[in-house]
Amino acid sequence: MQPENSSGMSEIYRILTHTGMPRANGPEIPTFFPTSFCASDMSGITELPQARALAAKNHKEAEKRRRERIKGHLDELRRLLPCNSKTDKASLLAKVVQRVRDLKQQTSDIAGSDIFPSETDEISVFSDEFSSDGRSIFKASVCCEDRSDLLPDLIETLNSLHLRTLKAEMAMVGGRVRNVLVVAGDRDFNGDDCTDLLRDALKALVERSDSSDRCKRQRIFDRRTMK
Amino acid sequence: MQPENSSGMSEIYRILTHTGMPRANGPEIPTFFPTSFCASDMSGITELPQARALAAKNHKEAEKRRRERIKGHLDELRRLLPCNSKTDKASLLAKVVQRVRDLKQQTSDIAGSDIFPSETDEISVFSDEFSSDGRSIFKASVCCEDRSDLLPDLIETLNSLHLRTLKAEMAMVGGRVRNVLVVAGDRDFNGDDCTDLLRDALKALVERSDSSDRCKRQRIFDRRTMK
DNA sequence: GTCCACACGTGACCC
DNA sequence: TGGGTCACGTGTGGA
Repeated sequence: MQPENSSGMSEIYRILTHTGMPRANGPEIPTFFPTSFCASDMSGITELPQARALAAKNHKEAEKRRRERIKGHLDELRRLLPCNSKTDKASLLAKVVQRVRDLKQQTSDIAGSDIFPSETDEISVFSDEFSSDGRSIFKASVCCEDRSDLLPDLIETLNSLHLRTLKAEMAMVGGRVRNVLVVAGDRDFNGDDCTDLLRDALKALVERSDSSDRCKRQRIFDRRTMK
Repeated sequence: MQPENSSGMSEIYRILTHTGMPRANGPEIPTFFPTSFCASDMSGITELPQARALAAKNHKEAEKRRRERIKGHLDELRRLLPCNSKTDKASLLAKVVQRVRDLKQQTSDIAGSDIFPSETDEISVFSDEFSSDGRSIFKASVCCEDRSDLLPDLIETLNSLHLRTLKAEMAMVGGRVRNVLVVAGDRDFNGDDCTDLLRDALKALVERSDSSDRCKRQRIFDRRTMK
């Protein structure tokens, strides 16, 4: 059976070992090709054609199978992640690393089920990218002091980024609030870019939580309303 | 700078192109090495040593960098997943595939939880009564058509019953909304009575979802605000 | 025509 | 040993 391949420097090796004739367009051979090379000792290698060639053949085929196994997994990852078939191997693996990181973070978030606000301000955004219809899905968590116009501000922020809210979860404790959002971006969004945009917007939102609202917060949240 | 490598069939190429001497333990050369090869036409390749060798050098180094990039990501994955450093590349990638699959399933489970609104209106209220400080805790779920003043109405309803919101979860899909609330009543509340009160109040709230708001809903929820 | 990414065959090394 | 993985340098084809 003729192997499909004919690439690589191995070609010259095939020529040297199997054929008596160099290729028409064979690899370039320098003019200072050493005569000592041609004349060098060849003893002990004359028996190679049989066993040695068979071993090489097995080796070659095993290596090919190995490559195919690896490639199969990579293709599967390519299919699992939202990326076209033309992303190169390194970038694909980078995405995979990021994805595993995100999901690891996500599960630990869920395990801690820390919907309830922490003492410190926190913002986290990551993309799920697992929407069945190709839209980008993001999960965002914002924890900060509460204030009367936080929710309207948040809504406006999402609107300005053309993000639709699929799910919102919020918890208030002692004047602090945590919002956990699941939002969907446009079909053609770049997930990574949008993640950064959203993170920055939310950061700005939290930093806007200023003086003017302090006194109202107590009244509003400890007694009557969460508006 | 001396490249660290000396493996591969390329070695023979380096010998042929750069040195006048074959390696001591060079690759085996068959005794039937064709004389026609040594004597074959070398014209047109005598100019290779300069430019060609440089190109080959660049190529070699670029390829090395590429390999290192890929290897870096793989090492990172090896660190991220629970597996020792000695698992082979293919197995590692298999683990990664499985991991991503699992986490994907997990997230879709979460997304598929019944927080999302159903087609029919639903109200359910029950008391948890498990508060550590003796307060009554209620869990309430309201599913109905969305409208612009649903949330303010809901807040007012809770206030009128002297209920504090501890946690609120909401999801919107196609003009319908589900709110899941965890609320705390006063210390001396009768849990059962309050459950009924709350249920009735929420029922009234949903039934108030009337004509006057139909057109606004689309505008409000698909675009601007959920207030 | 230079860069980039890939598949290939091979030597080294490990059970 | 024989079967396995790995890193290497190279040919090749696409931007």
